[in-house]
Amino acid sequence: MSINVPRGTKDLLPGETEKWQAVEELIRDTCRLFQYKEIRTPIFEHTELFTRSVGDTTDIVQKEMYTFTDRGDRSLTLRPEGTASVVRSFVENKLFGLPNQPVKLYYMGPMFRYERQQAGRYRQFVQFGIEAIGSKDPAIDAEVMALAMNVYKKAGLKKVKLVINSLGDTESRQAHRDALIAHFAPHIEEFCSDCQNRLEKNPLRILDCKVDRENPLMGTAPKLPDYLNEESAAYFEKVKHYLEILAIKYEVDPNLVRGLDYYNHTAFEIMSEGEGFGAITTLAGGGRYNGLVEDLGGPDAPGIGFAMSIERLLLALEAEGQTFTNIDSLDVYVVAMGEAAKDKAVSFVSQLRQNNITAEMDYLDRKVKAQMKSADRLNAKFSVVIGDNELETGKVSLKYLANGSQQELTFEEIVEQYKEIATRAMEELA
RNA sequence: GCGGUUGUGGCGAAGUGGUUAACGCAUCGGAUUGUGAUUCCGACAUUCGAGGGUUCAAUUCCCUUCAGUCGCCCCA
Repeated sequence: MSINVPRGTKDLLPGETEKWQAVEELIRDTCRLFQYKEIRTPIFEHTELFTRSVGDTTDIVQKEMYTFTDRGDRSLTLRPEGTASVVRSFVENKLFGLPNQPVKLYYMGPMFRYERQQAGRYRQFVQFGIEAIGSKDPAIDAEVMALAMNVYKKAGLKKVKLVINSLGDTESRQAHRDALIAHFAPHIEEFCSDCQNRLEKNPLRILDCKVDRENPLMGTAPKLPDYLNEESAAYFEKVKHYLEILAIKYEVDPNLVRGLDYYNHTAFEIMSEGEGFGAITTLAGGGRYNGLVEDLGGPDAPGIGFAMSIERLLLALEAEGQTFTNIDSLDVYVVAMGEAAKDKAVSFVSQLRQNNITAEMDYLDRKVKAQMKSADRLNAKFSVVIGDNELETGKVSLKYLANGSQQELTFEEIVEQYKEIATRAMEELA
């Protein structure tokens, strides 16, 4: 019996990891441009952190957390998302005291949720996210969205759209919530069981239901925008204003609701419109969370952020037919014949590498023919065959595999002149 | 938690109630001995996810189970 990866997890193998590295590099570059600094927090936290911040009525907390008790009887949880940890760290390390405010942070790493796997959803997945804490300037809301859109654009994604909404402040949300309950309660029997459960817990979610989409009460339901108080409405207008200045296209969806309790005011999602992408289209989600820092024991620092899934970014790229082309190239493959030649090959390969020339050799004692085949398969630019003759004369023929041309050189000449030789060979081919 | 679908060698994939389970790729060996991508020849699954049942006989039929995959819910 062999052991497999746990459900919902996967190995990333060579061929795939190159893509990840390319995306990660692109993300770090973008964060540098926007002046967000990396923060690394633990993979697990006290369970209470998530129940308090994400909200204990949310699906994440109710049925998706990897929670365990450690040997010291502490309840710990593998992080299901990144914001809670960042805010915890912000408070614990008193980052609100830093001279530069707001504090702009980014993170990238695995998150864990116990869910059934499907396309674009895993139990361990990697999120990149940013948090800007310490400002309630609507311009920074726009900046946060701009950064996300920038990443997708640089990655080469064309079919993405930004959808925004305002959830309003606490007062607005409460007013809307009360109105929703009053609206649905008299006829709640007509709705699906999920919606019936949602009525008291989170009536906002009823609007998102796919089963009861056709129910006439949906169309006449109280709209969140109508319940925004003056201040919230003005804030939302400002956010849209700055998005326009940044020339970022967006759609307003008054039914957009996010699944975490800590959001207020700005909420947004970025979705893929690519064909054949599967059922899940959300690439990233985020929003404002004024009050969360305070809830976790810090000062009244407003914050906004988003998280995006690297897996989904890669999936979306694939759906759009975008590919990363960074083939690992091999400069020289060293073929050895016999024991003495092998000694030389080992040292020559090492010498090449020390001079920044990628080199490889055979470790299976294969015949010359098979070694040459390896060289070809590894996409080597050159091959070199070392045998008794070469050891005697100190000269080897360096073969350019693209056209088979060879030239006699000493080992030292190859190391010293490699760059020139390679460029000349390429020019001759062209 | 619920539902659809799939499970044959390293990978992809055909197939049938009954003597040796196609084929393609990859791998290995050979085609005058020290030079690759082509071509030719040869090798490569006591075995068809696992367990049980029906049958004279099962990889093919039935049951259970496990796993992958997709969808619902929800989300990244």
